[in-house]
Amino acid sequence: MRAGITKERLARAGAELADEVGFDRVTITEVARRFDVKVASLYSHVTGSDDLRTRIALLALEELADRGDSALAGRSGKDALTAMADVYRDYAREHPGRYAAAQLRLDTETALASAGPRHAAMSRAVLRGYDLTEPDQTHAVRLLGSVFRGFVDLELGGAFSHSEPDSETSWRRSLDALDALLRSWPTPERPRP
Amino acid sequence: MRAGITKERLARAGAELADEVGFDRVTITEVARRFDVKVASLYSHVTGSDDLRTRIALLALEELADRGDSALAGRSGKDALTAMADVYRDYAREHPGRYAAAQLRLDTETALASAGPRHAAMSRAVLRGYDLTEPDQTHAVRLLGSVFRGFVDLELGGAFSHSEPDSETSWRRSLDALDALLRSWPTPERPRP
DNA sequence: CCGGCTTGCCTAAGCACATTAGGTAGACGC
DNA sequence: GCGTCTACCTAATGTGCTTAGGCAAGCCGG
Repeated sequence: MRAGITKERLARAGAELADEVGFDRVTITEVARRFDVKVASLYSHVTGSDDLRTRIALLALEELADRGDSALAGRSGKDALTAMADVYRDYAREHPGRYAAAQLRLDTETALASAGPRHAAMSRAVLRGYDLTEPDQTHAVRLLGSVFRGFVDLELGGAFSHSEPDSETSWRRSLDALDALLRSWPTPERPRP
Repeated sequence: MRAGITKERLARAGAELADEVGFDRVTITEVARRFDVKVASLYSHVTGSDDLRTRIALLALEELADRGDSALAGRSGKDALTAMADVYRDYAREHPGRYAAAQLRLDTETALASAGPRHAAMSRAVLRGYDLTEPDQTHAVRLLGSVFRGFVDLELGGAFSHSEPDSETSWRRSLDALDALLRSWPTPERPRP
């Protein structure tokens, strides 16, 4: 009676566990328990707990990129901006463990083979709705990424939950502000009128 | 021959360890080794490894707030904005482990007794140089915090290190952009001309 | 249908860290 | 100098990670 374990099923189970108890508390032992299998058996499928965590991260990055692709389809400008922003925020709220996993630091090779580059491409797609050329586009990609990442982290960490106004409003207003900023992106030498 | 251990010395040693090996690899066992003391002995000073991690986080939050206070003294407007932003970024680069510790999720009571509120006050001090009233000021505080936090995390995570232009330039340009944004903060109903 | 081979899952064992219970001796108050 | 407190100890337990080596389930060729 073999359990039919695969790397993919391990990653999925790990992702579910992460959402339940937090990514940093994902243990290979608990995953084994959920498959009703001894811990050592998992070592035929993953090389160790680092490998498992990496696979969860890759899974999360893919899921996020897939959601992003759907959300961006047929949208542009501010519509696209908020759609992509909400993809990250909603995913983090639905799947905090996977979202945390998506932030795992990957080595260069793994990162390049991951869905990471798809995320960068998504940002650039959003920015096509604005009038930016290189290198400003890259700066804007990074700023956008920073806001999304930072806001979601802080909100999830409860940083905004102990004071008015509610974080939902701050999120909408921040996106308004970003949209305005991108429409009149300042150049250092000759600021726009 | 007593080692003269105190909670404060433990937190400092833990912080140094965090900077060397990463906050998530801080172990109470290694701290004990560094004091040349048995692990169990530390339990007279901290209640457990969670307690130790929390104390490291509190230490980092204080150090950051202290740096912020100095940096902000006598500055206003964009000068204050960049000074505060650089405090976070420089601290994270000098002390990655402590910076990671500063992001540890604290329970409400601990958070309120920490230097956390000083950070919020610092943001508001920076914003005094701009023409914002509540609730926009709070939205701006959150947006600023999101950018700082997000950019620093991404940069430290290597997200910007595999492509041109260098992240230093993006940082400066992002601060320029934030400054411009704060000077003409958009209101949702009646956007400024 | 059966013997062999692959391999998925097993037992066993070793190591690191966290934590608790209970002992001993150093430092300080009197 | 005597007693007390407490800083530090030894011992033991539990959890998780990892490797080495065994067994048998299930596919494959005959």
